[in-house]
Amino acid sequence: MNTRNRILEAADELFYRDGIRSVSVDTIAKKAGVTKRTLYYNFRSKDDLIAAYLEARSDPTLSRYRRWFQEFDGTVAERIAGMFGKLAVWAKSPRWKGCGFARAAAELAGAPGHPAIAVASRHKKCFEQLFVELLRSEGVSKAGFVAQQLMVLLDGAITEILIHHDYSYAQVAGDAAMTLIEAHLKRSQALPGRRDLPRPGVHTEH
Amino acid sequence: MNTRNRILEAADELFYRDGIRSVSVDTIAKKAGVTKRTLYYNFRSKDDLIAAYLEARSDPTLSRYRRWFQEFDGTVAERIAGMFGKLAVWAKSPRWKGCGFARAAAELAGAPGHPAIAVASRHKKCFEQLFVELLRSEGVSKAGFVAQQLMVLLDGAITEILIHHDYSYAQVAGDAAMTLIEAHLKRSQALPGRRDLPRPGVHTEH
DNA sequence: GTCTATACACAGATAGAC
DNA sequence: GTCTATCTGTGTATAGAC
Repeated sequence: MNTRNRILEAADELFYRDGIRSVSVDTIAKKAGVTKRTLYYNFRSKDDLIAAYLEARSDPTLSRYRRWFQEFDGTVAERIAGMFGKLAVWAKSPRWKGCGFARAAAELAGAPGHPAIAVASRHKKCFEQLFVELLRSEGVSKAGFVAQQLMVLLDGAITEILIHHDYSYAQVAGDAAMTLIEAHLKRSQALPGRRDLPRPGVHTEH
Repeated sequence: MNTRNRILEAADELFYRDGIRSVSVDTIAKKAGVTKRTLYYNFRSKDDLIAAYLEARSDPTLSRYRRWFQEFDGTVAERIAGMFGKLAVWAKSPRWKGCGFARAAAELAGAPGHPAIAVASRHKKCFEQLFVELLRSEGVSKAGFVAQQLMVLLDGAITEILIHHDYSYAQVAGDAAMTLIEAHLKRSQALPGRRDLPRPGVHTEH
């Protein structure tokens, strides 16, 4: 494995475990088995390394959740609820420390223009798009709207688990996901002609 | 105002704005108009000050949400949806930087025994208990369960808004809250007294 | 590209006077 | 209780050799 990836691997382990501001570049360089000068040859700055750390984390995270979804049979509601059940198990690992993207955004809230925040935002939007596709494949109306709700449930559950170390929040969130998806299935069946109407008031501001 | 409170006020402003690890005790002391030595006379350590900062933040936060709830009429579902609508407005302030408790827990995920995490957990449990009481007062079944779901929605919405700067997540979370509460309403109690009011707060001016 | 060595600022925390 | 002055470790980042 090349030097840059060794550094990234060390950064991933330490940034995720201890938080991005708690970890020094010295520590990362030491763990990667290189000197600080080599680290700064491969990355312009620590901020640059932080953004690269999140960037490298995005695809594996999405793949994991996609795999969890595929491990279940049934309706899309049941399979997404299953995803939340998998999260509950996953979170019990002693290495689990919440969502690296949300935690980075929380730490960097005082640095609005930080490149890592843009990476985190992009990752979450990709995740939301995954939900959109899953929902559309079963004809859920207003898939974009419901996908936003699922993202809220997912990140909310992760936050509560991180604060309380109470894994039941994943289950109640999964239950909520199921209720919400089924509610929109009923609505689309009850009002078949209105499924494509835009919703005023929930329009995004990007 | 006494010295301790002046320090706490400065800490609140800086910790919330920039994050607890980004702010030095020097900066806080300077803002409070005292020397570092005085700060260390009033607080044993920076960790101690962080815990005190969150402790002082808890009651005002709960009061604010309680006040938002009371500003609305209608069913408990509608009033809680109204709370989420208020959050959307509140979050648009340039000083808003998400939930101080969740952000502190995110920053301190690498320091499991930190006293501030216990404070954050206690605060969130108080908040959840507030939801329990509101739900029970209108005969929602499984109030504890639904209150957990509402906490997930609240902290999830805050997380998404912080990451994307997209305030619509408060609205979709409020909508989800309403759907979930109504799904758990005891129909024997809910149907006779149920009014068909418009939903305040979820269609605010955007 | 990777090394040794170091610049320079700032972190948390303390000593001791008054 | 609040001050001035300071200790000690560590932070990000860079210079220049090979």
